[in-house]
Amino acid sequence: MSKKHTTPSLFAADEPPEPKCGHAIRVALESAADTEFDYLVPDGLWPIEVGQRVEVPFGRGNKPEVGFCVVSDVPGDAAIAKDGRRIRLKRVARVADEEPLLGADLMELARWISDYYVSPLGQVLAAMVPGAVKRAAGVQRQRYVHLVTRDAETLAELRGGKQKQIVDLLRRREAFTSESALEMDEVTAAVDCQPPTVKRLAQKLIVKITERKVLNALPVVPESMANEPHEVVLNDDQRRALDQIYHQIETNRFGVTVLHGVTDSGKTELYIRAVERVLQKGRAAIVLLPEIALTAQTVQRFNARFERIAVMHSALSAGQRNVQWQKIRAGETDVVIGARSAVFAPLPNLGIVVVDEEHEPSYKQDTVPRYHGRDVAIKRAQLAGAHCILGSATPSLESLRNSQTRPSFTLVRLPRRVMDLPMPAMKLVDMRQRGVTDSASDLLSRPLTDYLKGVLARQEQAILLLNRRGYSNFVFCPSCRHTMQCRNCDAALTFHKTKRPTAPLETVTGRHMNFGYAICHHCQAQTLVPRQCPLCGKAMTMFGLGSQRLEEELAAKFPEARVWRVDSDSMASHDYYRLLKEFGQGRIDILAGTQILAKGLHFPNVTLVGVVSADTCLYLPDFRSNERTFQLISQVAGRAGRSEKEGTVFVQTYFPEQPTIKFALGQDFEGFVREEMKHREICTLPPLWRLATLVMRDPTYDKLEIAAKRMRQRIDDIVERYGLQVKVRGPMPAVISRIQRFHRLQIVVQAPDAAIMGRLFGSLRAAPAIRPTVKIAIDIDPVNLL
DNA sequence: AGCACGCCGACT
DNA sequence: GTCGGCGTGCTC
Repeated sequence: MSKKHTTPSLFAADEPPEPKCGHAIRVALESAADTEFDYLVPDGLWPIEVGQRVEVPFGRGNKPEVGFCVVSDVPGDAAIAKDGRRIRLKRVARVADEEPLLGADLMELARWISDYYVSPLGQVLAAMVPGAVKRAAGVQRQRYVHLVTRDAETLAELRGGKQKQIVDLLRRREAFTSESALEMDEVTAAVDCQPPTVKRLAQKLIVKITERKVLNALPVVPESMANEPHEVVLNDDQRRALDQIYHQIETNRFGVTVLHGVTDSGKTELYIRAVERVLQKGRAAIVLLPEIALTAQTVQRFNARFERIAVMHSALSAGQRNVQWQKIRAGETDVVIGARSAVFAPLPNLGIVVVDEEHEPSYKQDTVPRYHGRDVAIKRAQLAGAHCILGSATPSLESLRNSQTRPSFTLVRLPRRVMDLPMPAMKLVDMRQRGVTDSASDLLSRPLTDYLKGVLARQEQAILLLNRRGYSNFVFCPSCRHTMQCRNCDAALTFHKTKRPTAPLETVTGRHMNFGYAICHHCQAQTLVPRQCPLCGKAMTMFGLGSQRLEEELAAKFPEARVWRVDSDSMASHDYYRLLKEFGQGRIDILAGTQILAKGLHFPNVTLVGVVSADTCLYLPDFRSNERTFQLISQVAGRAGRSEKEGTVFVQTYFPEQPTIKFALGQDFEGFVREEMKHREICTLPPLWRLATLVMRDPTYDKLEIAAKRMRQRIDDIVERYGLQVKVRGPMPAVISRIQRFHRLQIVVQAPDAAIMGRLFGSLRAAPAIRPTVKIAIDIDPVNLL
């Protein structure tokens, strides 16, 4: 393009005239290049504001790319290349949005995320706006018709046909301007004709057809749950906590309240009152929930209390999401409730951000930009001068530490349940004891089974939690201990009992099991399971069979009971919703499943919670495994005894001596934190130090190893040059050392604070690319080391 | 991140 | 000779 436009050509007359460009803008492209590019703006397109998207020609082929304007009106008409050459700027092809999608506040937040999480600005901006909004999902062109001539002579020529009827209709309905125009569909239906008939009238200049863009989607009306809004009287603890929060809100300045409230201590009511107070001051609120809690009761309660509310979660259709977002930006809502990405809701005048279940690892995004929703929430509140509430029954060690060391953080406790109900009784079952189960393959111990019998007899309900990872369904040979591995990934295959495969099968030889398939959870490859061990020829068995086996055991032991199984974290939310409703109405006796059941559900008739295997998290090679285990047991225990009926929790474990299990059984959060903090301090781990990982991957191991060693060398150089206080480990094989034929090596970096970590990665980012080129994923503040 | 360009080895 | 695989560097 550049040559063609600068050199006079014989065919110049055929080319469009060069538009005048009095201004230039800086653009961050959505497609990952970690550099911003400048473009000239044809005067006809000027002005272009920061936050608007544009389409620009990019690269040698001038491929059209979409990007955000990040600086409006940069001086000059050329960029300077690395070697000092002047590069003539290309022109913006088109403006993609009439209005900026992001305001100055969110642009500033995007810059912070891009720096802090070492992610290209364009990708950050792209992630801040829902795809549905960018695609204009649900936007339809609606045609409208109105009368433009009332000249009697022209109209008389029409006589009595359809055209006359249309004109009569428009006259009767006084559709004389584009504002009072009738919808095309309405006109054609009333007169029983087709749009071309109306078009003929338009050609005669009797009517005019106008187009308007309308956004159509089903309204987001959640099904009503059983609990009606009722007047809630606060107890003393709640009142004290609320006073503290009100006081913070009154300052109109940034501050964070870490709200540590045991399950059922009434945190949600405090969120609601804090939000009400903020609305009274004319400011707006964002409430973040972990995705899975969004379909449940908390959303209902907010819905019942607030009029101008928008809900953003994964179950919405694209059109619905667009509608919600447009409503937010137009200022038609002042409360947004949603999952992680709702932290980017374009609310003007934000006054509070609430993060419920603040400790949840699902707040961390696992694709670029790898941001933590809770931490971005804090940052957004800070930029907006807003208050932030981080609520949890088991606050993260990060938040506890912040509340001890940062002046802007305050810790507030709700130590008791709202109705002053007793905490459930915790019972430990040592699974190592002989005869603790009827047969060796049983998952349920005798004490748990016996108690469950009583629960069912009293027509109460039970929740059984199975930790998927531990009771995974490995296919293995009991004699030589060979487990079936994925041929593409370094991971054990798990067995799934289905008649038909859901993906193309990997080829196998020999006789195989005909009632299920082995599936790799990393690459989804499915394989037939051989009857005989390929190494020693003995019969293979399926270890565990997870929730399916639990279901079978329940069916055998309690044939009368109505059992429901929930075994996917990604269960379609309408199914999950229906399930909760059925359970709430008492049409299910036992709910059995994975972590999904540990989340904030409130069912008064649940008197038993069984943790089938408490310690399986502990085997995971992650420094947070203790914290996860404690959280899981506490959260699930909170599901029991939420009424005058007393609750009991059975925790089955093979490690009754393990400190975390003991603290969890004793419901001693402070004790657990004290012990765990000691360990974190000794190992210079979060929250005392900061952590970051670099995972490098490539199909060729040798190449990967060279690149990883060079990366390590470069990090060491930077550390030495700036005298940074940093610890570096690796390259070492990542916990999953091979995924989909990619070998993975990991470098772990520890630094005493975020500023030092920032300097290291800032320098790394500015340095030239590592050769040979391999894929590199940087994760700042990772939630796990897998 | 994607894509063109060019260097080098393996064939007709 | 030429085809094409992969490594390198550029994109305003």
